Amino acid sequence: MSPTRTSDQPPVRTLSDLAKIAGVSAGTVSRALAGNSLVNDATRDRIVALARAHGFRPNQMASSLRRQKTDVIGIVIPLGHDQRQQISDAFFMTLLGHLADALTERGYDLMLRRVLPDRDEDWLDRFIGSGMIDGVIVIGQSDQLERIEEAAANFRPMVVWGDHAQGQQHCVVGTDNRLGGKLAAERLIAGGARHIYFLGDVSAVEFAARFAGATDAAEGHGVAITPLTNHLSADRLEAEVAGNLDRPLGPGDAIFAASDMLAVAALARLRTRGIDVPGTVKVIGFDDLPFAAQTSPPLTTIRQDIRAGAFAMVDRLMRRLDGADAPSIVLPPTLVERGTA
Amino acid sequence: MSPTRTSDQPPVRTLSDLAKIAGVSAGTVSRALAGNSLVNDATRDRIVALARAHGFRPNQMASSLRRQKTDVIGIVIPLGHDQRQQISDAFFMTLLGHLADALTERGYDLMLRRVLPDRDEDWLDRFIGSGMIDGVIVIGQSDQLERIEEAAANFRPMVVWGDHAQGQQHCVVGTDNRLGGKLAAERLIAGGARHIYFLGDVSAVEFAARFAGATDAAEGHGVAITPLTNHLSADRLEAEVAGNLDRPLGPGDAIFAASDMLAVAALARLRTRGIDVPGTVKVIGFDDLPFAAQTSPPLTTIRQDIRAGAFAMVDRLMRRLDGADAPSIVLPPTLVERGTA
DNA sequence: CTGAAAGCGCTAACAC
DNA sequence: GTGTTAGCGCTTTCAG
Repeated sequence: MSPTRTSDQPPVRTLSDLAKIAGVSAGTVSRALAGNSLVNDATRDRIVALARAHGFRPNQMASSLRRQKTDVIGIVIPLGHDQRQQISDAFFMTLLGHLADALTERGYDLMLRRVLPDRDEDWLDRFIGSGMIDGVIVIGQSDQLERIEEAAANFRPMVVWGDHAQGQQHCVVGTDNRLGGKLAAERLIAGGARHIYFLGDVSAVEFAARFAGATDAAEGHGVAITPLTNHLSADRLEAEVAGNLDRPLGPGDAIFAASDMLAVAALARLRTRGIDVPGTVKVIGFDDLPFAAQTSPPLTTIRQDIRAGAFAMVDRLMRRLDGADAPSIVLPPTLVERGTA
Repeated sequence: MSPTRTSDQPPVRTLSDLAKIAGVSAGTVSRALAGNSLVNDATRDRIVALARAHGFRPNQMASSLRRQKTDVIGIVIPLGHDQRQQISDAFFMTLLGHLADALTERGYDLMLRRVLPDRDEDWLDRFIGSGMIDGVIVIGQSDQLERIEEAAANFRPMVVWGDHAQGQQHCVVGTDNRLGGKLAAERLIAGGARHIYFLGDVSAVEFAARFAGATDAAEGHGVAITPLTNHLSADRLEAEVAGNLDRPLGPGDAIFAASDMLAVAALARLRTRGIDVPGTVKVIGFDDLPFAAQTSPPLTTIRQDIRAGAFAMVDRLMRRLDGADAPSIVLPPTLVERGTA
């Protein structure tokens, strides 16, 4: 009892094929299958049954073209500040998973596109103008703020995950990174830190904000802070962290990693070097990804509510698709106290 | 110098709008923009420049409809055997990331769809028949083998990640799970295990094969093996693992987790209970996800080469799109010896 | 080398 | 309630 074509009859590929078989017009079949307007119950049932029997499914491209609506949301991940960062970055992937959940719930499909803005400066407008998507979600601002602002000026149904800056026009959902950075530094300082090493790539706006927040706190307490550039590409991450932490480290030194991935790599490196965490050096991460609770010691970190963020993005996007105005939203980060700081 | 419309001239939305401005026909614009056939170099350059100046981009829906080709590959993740499993499952997400890399390289976009087969038995044919995609990649067979086989009979450009069984018709790329299970059990047995606890949901074919392989090895050595059902949904995982490991555990007992996620949760639970790993109880995982090297002790696990798998899937899909025949491929798992077994 | 014309498969007025 | 008609925006013969 398969829902597909039961035998090798003349294949039914179009609405009018079906219409012919059913002895009605294509318009009626269209209406019947849409369940939409006032079609005679009997004819509708007959048509629907026929469609099932022949495994017929209306062509979405034709439908989209005609309706000027695709029911697809584009998801784009610009890999600008770090070409080699994997799209498989754990944070983005987690966010994507929740976006998929939220959009599926609303009846939208997802069109995923990975772009290298350095090689294609038209990346965003090209996607928007393609006609393939009703709206777009940008995951991460990378170093593409200008281009995003420009696009937002001409295209409403766009929501961006990232940092909210003064005067920024595009609709952004994200964590208060500056506050998060402050919370992290304060936690380390309360634990006795006199020198904080910040692990992360400050050329990405979100990371820059985290560093700025940490700097605020450090300066307020007369604590030194040093940025150590670390990229996120899987292949270089470990070596870079090792290199950056290959310095005399003792009591009073602490590490603020801009992401949990980085923090975990730092933990591994410190263990290798025989430096006790949190006894000698304290470590704090950022994100609170699922594995953060499972490291040893379990990672103290700044939590971003990824699921709430994803749902907020979709909510705003839907409102913008309806022509309403949906403002940016900044989510509060929270300190998750575990075993490393 | 933005590539978008420079001012508020009458907007250029269609090929013929641009044709009018350029003083040529729509056909010529189409050819010029496609860079395709023999268009006068001068006219082509003029048209391309005009298109840039007006921020014109051809509508992909119309193009797809006309060409009967979308340049989009559908990626579908059936969540059958575990409704609450997140799409954010770390393994699937990693695979997805690599698929995105491979497909982008070939000029394809990805259409992502998450489905609950239990609620929609037509999930696969519906996607295939939608006309939105040129081919489809199914990530994970879940408990949907029959439906996948059925669909494969009528639709060539489909590749599935999963387990390869005798007589299976659809093109599948995956790891030799049975061998992987065997390797895992043998490693534990060589370490002195007399009783292996298998953590995982045997109703998914891939996990069942891992269990079968482990059982082969255990029986061959006169070692006991007990399956402990654990789902993969993020919310239940921890509690279930805790419950399942809440039994007397001592020397001679060992744990084979069907995924690294499960293994890490087991590690955390054993630590909580004060059971030394690998001193008292040995633990081995499956997958070798990026974080596996970073746990403490670092996780011994069975490695699946996810990147190679993703590229193999895309390779086979491309061949099938070209009408060629691309057979299934079974990738060899490898034991990664680290600190837990 | 370029223009004209015919659709791709569907939907939505507008008739009846 | 249902049929008819006119496109959605693009590509591609077929002429010239």
